[in-house]
Amino acid sequence: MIEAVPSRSERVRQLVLNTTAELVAEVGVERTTIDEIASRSGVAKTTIYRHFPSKQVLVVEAVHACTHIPVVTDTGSLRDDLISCFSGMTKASYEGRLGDMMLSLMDAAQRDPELGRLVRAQAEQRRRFATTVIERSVARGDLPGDVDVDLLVTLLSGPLVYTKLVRRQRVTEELVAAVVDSVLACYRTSVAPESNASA
Amino acid sequence: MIEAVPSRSERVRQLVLNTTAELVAEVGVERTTIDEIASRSGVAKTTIYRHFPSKQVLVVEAVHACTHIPVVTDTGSLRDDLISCFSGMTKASYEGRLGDMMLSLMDAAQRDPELGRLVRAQAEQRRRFATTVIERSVARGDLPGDVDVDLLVTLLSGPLVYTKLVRRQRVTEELVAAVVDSVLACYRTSVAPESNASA
DNA sequence: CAAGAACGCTACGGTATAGTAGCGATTCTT
DNA sequence: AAGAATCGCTACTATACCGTAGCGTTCTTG
Repeated sequence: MIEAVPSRSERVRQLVLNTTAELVAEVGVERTTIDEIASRSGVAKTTIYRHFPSKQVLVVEAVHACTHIPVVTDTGSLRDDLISCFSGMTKASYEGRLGDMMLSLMDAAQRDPELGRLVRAQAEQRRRFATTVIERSVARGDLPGDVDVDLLVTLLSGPLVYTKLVRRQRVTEELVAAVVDSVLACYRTSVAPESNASA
Repeated sequence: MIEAVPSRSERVRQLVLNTTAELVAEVGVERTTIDEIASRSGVAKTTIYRHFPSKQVLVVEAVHACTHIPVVTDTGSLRDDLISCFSGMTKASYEGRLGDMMLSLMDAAQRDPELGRLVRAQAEQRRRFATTVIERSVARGDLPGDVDVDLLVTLLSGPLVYTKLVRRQRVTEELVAAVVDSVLACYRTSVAPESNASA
């Protein structure tokens, strides 16, 4: 990091990307206009087009810049790792701008191939974090080897995404814990009902 | 049903509503235009405006016309009733046009109060069906009285909605059964691990 | 078959948006 | 400080869409 001070061009570029993300979060992809980005950011419309060839590219890059990569913990406890994993996702994905973008983004992704790739990649990436935690647990023997990992991830992710996107309620730490505990309950009892871990 | 033959006016009206729903399912609410509805349905744009005062009203009525009310069975088995309930919802809501509309609809509902009311009402209605089935089961004593019905409905609905909307995969009968069985497993064992019902 | 209702068509007005051209002003680099 | 890159501004083209007006045509109904 020798260059701590970004160039003017870079500052303008980031300002445009940030304003675009802000607008997409507020009014959605379709209703976001270059003119509004220009007037809100203070960057002239012509300058915006000097940085980005089209609105589509701009939106894709702005969304891409919003992506945060959560950290996968390894505490040795499946429950704690899952809660940590999904809480991290919640904070990163559902409480920031990305959460407000989600619906509009997934909708637009149906028609825009580039956005489609981006959204699918992010969704699969999120699944992979949970998958990693679960498979590690299987390797440790905390879960049976024949467990349907894909179904398990769906059982965990589904209620949280549903709460956020469909019910439009906050995904609290309590909800994450409740979902993880509920889902794990049935798998735990099916393999080791007597080893009730901690608590 | 004395009047089996609808009037010309009614035929045109239904044709317009149907074409509108078709278009909304294909390209979303925002990209659906009156001109396209006109050219695709063969109904003149001016005639469309003779039936509906604005695009907004037209879309709301078209979506409303797509709503189907599933039947709530009462077989005495919580598992079977839940599977029947969610399979019915799946067929009605997620396989027809409504499924393709959902994302765009929920997105548009954030900005359109009328659509917002409609979407929220439908979502809550769907939850109520599952709630009814579960509360009946609680009354029978198949589930503990202190069960968190709201959480339970979320645990059941979430994975199905998530599979459809986010993963964009078909919600099969097998998935519905797997989700119901998985979720019920933990609640069953927490109250009566020895009474493994049928099967 | 006549009268009225409903429809189709063409042509608008008004607005919003994507994207571009040209030029002067500003800022960075050397 | 001079040159070069970048930016802001105004103006513009082209398109797409909502919603309406007017008029001739078709369908329904008595």
